[in-house]
Amino acid sequence: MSAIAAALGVSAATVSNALSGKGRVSPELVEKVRAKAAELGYVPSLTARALRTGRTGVLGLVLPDIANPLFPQIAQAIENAAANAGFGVLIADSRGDVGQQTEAINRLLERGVDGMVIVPRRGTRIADVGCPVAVIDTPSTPGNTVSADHWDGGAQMGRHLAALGHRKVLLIGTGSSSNVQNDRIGGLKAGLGADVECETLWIEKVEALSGKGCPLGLAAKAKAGFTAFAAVSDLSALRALTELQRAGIRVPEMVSVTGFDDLVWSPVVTPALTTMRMDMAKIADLAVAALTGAIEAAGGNEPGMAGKVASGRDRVPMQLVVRQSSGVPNSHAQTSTIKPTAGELTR
Amino acid sequence: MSAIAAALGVSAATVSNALSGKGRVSPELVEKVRAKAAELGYVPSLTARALRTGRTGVLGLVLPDIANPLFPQIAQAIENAAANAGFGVLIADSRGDVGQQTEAINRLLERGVDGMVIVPRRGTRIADVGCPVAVIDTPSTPGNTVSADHWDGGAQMGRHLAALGHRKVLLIGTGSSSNVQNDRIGGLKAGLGADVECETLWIEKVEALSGKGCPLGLAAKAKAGFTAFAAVSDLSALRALTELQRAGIRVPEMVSVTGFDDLVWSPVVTPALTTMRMDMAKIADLAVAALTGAIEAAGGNEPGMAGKVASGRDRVPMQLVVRQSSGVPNSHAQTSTIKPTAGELTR
DNA sequence: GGATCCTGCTTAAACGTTTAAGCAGGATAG
DNA sequence: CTATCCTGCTTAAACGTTTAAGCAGGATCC
Repeated sequence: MSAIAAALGVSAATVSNALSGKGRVSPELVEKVRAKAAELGYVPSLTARALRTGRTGVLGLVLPDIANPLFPQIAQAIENAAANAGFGVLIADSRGDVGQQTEAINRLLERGVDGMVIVPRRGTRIADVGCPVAVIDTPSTPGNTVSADHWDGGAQMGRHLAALGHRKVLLIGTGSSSNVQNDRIGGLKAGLGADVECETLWIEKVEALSGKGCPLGLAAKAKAGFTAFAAVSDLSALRALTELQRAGIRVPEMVSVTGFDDLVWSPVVTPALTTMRMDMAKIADLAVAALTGAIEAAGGNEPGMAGKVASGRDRVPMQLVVRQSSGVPNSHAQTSTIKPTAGELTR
Repeated sequence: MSAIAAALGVSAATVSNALSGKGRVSPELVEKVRAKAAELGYVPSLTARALRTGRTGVLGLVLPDIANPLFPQIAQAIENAAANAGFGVLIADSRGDVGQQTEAINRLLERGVDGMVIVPRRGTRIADVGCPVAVIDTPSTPGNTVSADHWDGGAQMGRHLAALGHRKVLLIGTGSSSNVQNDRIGGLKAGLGADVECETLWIEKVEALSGKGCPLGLAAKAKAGFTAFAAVSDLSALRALTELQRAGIRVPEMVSVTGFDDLVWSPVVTPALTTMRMDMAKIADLAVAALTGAIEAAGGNEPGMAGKVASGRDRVPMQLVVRQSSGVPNSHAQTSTIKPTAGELTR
């Protein structure tokens, strides 16, 4: 910057003002400064700026478990939203316990992030950290800032299955400690309505008995009259699908299988998975917008007024993606080939 | 920091020296400074330090496509390795074309990262950027710094299938432009040996004809005598597995299906997928070690000697994970239930 | 025609570290 | 007893910005 100033015979402060458009600088000089800056390939030092202003222009992203298959979607959406808002994204993995989570948060704090978006570990609550925080969990969680409307997503899926004629459906979740999963299950039950018989299977419970990756006994459930298996995540849905297929039960002719999240492989398995998609881009935009708002309001260095972030619209609707794995129950007569998808039916 | 200095009646410089152990400070004073620092809850400003030293303590992570299901493993491993080395990790998604990739790199550069690890887009080469770079691709790629030994992984898998008695195997890849996939395929062919008949199926090619997510015609292949389907990624393997199962072909009794990468869901599908695992932790450690080495050597601000990083051990072995989806071909007689995994056979 | 205001710039301080250079006093050496 | 060295500290500058305050000169006003 001083090089530009010297080359133009003005002071560094003027260059700064010219580039930022803040002080009083004549239009012609602004133009000259711009030109010189471009000519010299000037790149402002964000470090110096951060030191002076107390803002690093970096957002932290805290994830419960980076290995989570949903993570790519989240990270991508947040990174994109942050980049658009002029922020960088520092990641922190709170793999393991809650202690790791607070430690990860502290690491980010030391690095001077301006704010952070946190996807909390199942069932944990975020204490008041020293900077603006956006929490992505589920609307029913107290500290939540923004998230998909998991309950309504469940309800949509429930209505879809009920409309197809299912009257006995098995709800499949990983563990009952997750707010997100509980909301989805609640929504499913509501959407299915009172006429439909429901049972919930928690994978963690059966694995506690029979070991990790054990069969879930779904074939027996199908024999017992269940015609739909509504998993609360695509991962579980995939598990159910392959287990059923393996047992010779045809999907969707005999039973339906549905998931949640629309993970990468969901469209390419056979039959392609009917699932519920979150609008991650919108969620990320809202989260980042809430953060930038709070950062703006908080002003530079003041450690006061740091708390959580409130947001108007905290729930964004989920979208039902109907593919091949859901259909009318016990339509045995069908040909053995599945109708081609003909694009994707989405509604 | 000046608060500590004032409280102890010494100068700020001395405090700095005491804490960093650099200058000449009496042991007792060091102790007192430490105590006071802890008492006051002193947290050094990494920003100021960065400004002074020219080192931000941040590494950039550039990924070809964050939505890639392998990404979580990579990100987690790098984040962990970086955290251990005292670095933060700034992510950048080079979603889309090569232009986005260089743009992402530039964003990181502006933020002053000390170095970056790049997982390049398929078939792109990384130009000389202005900081140390570690490239994770495949050993056969020129600029590669460290990566899994994909070729040898393929060879191991090939030997596994050959040993089981397969004599006609279909190799399944996504597209031929990926160095990684080509290496894996090459290794597979070598491992299978000259006695085994091979054919390679590129998914992108058949999708170009029949549309995204179309069936791959694997049942026909099975009829034609192929007894093993060796996919070059778990995603493709899953696609093959479900397509075959759907067509009533039993895995592994009739045909075997194998994958690569050991993605999260690979152990929980039925039958659990035999696959090839990378030692991401080690790869990340080596990559980060190479970077820190280069950063060390480059010294603070000098923009000279910035180029790529060389590493001694640039290939880390892959590990065969034998699960249920591979077996002796055409063992029709079997009971219809699969033997339980009995832990995981790994070798 | 003098007081006042506006314009366009400059000066200088500040952000929180690191680090080279300096300096006083005591120990050591010749 | 003087010259030299070592020890333990201090002083001061520097990193590259931002921004409050100041200041000269011209325009505006009454």
